[in-house]
Amino acid sequence: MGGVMESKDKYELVSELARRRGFFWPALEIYGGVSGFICYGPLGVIMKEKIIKKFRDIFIRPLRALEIDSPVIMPEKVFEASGHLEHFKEPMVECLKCGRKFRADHLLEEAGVLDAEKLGLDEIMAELEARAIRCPECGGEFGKPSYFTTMFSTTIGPYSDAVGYGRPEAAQGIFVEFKRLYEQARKKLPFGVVQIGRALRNEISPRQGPIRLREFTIIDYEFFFDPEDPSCPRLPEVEDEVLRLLPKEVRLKGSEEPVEVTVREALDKGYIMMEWMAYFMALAKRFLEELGVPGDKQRFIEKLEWERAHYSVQGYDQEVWTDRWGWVEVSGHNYRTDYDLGRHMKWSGVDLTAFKEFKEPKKVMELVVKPNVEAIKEDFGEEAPEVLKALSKADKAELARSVEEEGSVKLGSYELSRKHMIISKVERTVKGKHFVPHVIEPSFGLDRLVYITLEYAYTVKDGRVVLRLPRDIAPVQVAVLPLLSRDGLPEKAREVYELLLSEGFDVEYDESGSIGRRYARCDEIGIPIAITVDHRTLEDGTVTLRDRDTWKQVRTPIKELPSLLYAFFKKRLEFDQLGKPL
RNA sequence: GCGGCCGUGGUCUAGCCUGGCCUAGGACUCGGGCCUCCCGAGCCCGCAACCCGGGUUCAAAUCCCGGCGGCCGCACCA
Repeated sequence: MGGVMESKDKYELVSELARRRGFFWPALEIYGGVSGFICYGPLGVIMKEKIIKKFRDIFIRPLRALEIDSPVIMPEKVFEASGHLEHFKEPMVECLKCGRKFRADHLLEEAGVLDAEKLGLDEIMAELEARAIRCPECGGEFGKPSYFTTMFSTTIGPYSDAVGYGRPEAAQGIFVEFKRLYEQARKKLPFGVVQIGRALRNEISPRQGPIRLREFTIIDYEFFFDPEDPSCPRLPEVEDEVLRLLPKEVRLKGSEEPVEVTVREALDKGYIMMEWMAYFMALAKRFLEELGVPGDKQRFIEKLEWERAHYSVQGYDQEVWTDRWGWVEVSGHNYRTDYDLGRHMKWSGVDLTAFKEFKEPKKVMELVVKPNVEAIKEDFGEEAPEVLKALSKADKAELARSVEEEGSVKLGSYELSRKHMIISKVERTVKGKHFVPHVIEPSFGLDRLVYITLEYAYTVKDGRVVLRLPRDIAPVQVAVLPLLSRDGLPEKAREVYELLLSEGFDVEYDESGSIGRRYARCDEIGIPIAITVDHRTLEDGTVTLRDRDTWKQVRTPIKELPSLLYAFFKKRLEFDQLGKPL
């Protein structure tokens, strides 16, 4: 983009339409608005629901994944464990003279400090002083550096000082509730858990309308599997799907040219580490196609080491081409390993492992060390209980080795010899083992999906806007229009309207203005089918159906509408099959 | 957060430079009515705006300052 803006870009056209027709608009306009917050209107809400339904159809139901809805606010400890507190912050310094704020690590890096990101506040302070760094704007001195956390913080309870944060992703809710979810999955791996809900990020400077929000809806999908059995049995469903990948090997060569490979090839060539990740990426591609984004307007770009989130060992972003911003991320696919469960286990002290039975119970030889209480009492007298305690805590293998090789062992200040214990080897059968499941996470930004669906649906035909939303995403499915507002046509049209309503369709009735104007309005909000009631309807009970995209019409008996329309919206029938052409 | 540009009904805009003639004009949309019509037709009526706050002035949409918001660039986007 350069020079003068010659005309409105699609973002402008789409947001204007969205505002005017009630898909979404900037929130809080009467108070001047606050950037990073939007309000969904009547059409937007329904569209969002339909996108979620589609997500469920593709990602959740076939895999029998579990869906939950957990709190948005969680206590500080959760985010200590998750690593967000540590990583979701930036060191800032404020100029004492002019009050401007700067990223402290960036100032240091400009001054030649390597890895300034890793420094603590004291070290940053020291470096700033050592290098006599002054305000780049006014030359003033800096105050003490402090952290700016990009999580929203609050206190839990009115007089409490218990710090809580708004979750920056819905994923943590899933990890935190893992124990029960594992129970509900009947302790069988692999299984997926999904959470669709609001997340909060206090972005420094959000712009780009629904693309970057401070409060947004995220779809987090945590798929748990056994790292020793990472194969995806559903892979055959997608292995021939072609993905446009920009793996790190290619990126590091400085290329922006994606390689086109099938899912199978991507795995064989090592572009994608895990089968489940490849599987979800393929579903993600199909999902976006269903929302109207052709495959060649999508790509997957691998995040480089330093671009990845702290919990990720491999990550691909699914990007979609937008008119205004070029490639925009719509989903992230990360291999989170056992990072989250492992950390929550450590911080909470609760066992979050899964258990698997071996095919054959294994026989293992186990060392058993029994104290010889008599001998210990005899030699240590009053201190015997302490000795027993130390003995029970000691590492058995080390104990046995020491006694075996040196004849004695030191436990703290006590020296014990062979006679103080009875060491034996016992054969035990072990049925299985505990392990921390690994996680593949596909994660979608729902607001971006809504926007992108609208952008790809936006077309102009004969100077009129036609919103070609996929028929199962369109918020209004059918419009019922009397040709004239007299001669009993409105009454008949209302009957048709009520019929379709009772059959569960999203219907709208409109008798205002000329028929052409009404068709145009329907096109603009993407209603796939407009039904017109005319004089002939009164004679033979037939109506005309008008196709949004071609403006072609067919005539059909009212009686058959419910079943025909049902099939049409299920994509089992095409428009031409809905009646006789006019 | 920084810099540049900008902020008039639901939308697009006239007016701002050069303060008063602004009771803020138009078009579209929207609501009501007429017309009765298969692709934004026509006619009548109506709803509806100077981003917020302060200042200058006899007088501010117009000039000045601050805030908020938008766009673009920088930074940020874990």
